[in-house]
Amino acid sequence: MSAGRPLTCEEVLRYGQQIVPSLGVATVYRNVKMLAGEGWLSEVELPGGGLRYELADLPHHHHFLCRSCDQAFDVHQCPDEVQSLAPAGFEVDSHELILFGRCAACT
Amino acid sequence: MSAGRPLTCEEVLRYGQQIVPSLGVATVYRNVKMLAGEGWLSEVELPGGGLRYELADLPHHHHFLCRSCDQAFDVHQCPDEVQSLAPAGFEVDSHELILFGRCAACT
DNA sequence: ATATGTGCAAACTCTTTGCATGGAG
DNA sequence: CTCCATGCAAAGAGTTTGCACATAT
Repeated sequence: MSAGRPLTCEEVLRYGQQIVPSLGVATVYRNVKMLAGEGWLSEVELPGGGLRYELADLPHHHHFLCRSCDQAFDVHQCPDEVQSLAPAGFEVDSHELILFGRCAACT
Repeated sequence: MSAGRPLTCEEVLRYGQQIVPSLGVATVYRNVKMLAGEGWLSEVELPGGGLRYELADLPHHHHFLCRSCDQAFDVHQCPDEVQSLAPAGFEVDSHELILFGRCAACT
C-alpha cells in the first residue's frame, strides 16, 4: 500500500524482511496470490520478469517500466479510443498500455 | 513468417515438428534467441506465459491477445498521443499496447 | 578431417506445494 | 490444547547449457 506502485514478489519480500527478517519467499507468494484471489490485489504482467502486484481498487490506469531500475510506476492517463483499434470481428474487453523509458530518478 | 502473428516457442516447436518431426525444444529456444539477437526477430512479452517472437521488420504495431485461444494477433493501429501520458520527469522511449478479448474465431 | 548445428539430458530460475513446527487464541 | 500460517526444502514448469554425435563441406 505504501509503495504506490506495482511490486514484484522479490520487492515485497525485501520490504517485508525489513519488518520480519525471517520472512520467507513461500509466504510472500502464497499471500500475494491469496490476496489477488480474494480481490484485494491485482496482477500486473510487464516484460522482464515475474508478475507484479498492485492494489485492486485503483482507478483505471497504466504502467511505466523503467529500463534502468526495472521499477514499475503508475500512469494515470489513458488514450481513449483504444477499443476501436482491434481488427474487425475481435471483441475487446480490456487493455493494457505500457510505457518504457527512464524514470525521474534514473534520468 | 507465414504465421503472420507472434508465436511462442511452443507454437514454433509444433509448426517445426510438422516439417522435421525430430525437432527438439532446445533447438527452437536456441535459434529463436539467436535470430532475436541478430535482429531478425523481436521478442514480444504478453501476459500468460513465455516470450513470443515476431518478425523484426514489421512496421510499428501492437497486439491483441485472445483470452480464449491464447493466440496473439497484430493490431496495426496506434493511439498517437502516447508519449505525453508519462509523469513529469519520465522519459518515454517506446511503448506497448495490448488489447484483451476474443478473436474473430473464438467469438 | 573439420566445423557446425542438433537432440538429449542435466542444470537453472522462478514459483508452488507438502510437511512439521511454533505461536495465537 | 487446537488451529492455522509460516519457514524450509523438495517438487514443478519453463528455459538454458554441456556434451557427444551426425551431417555437410
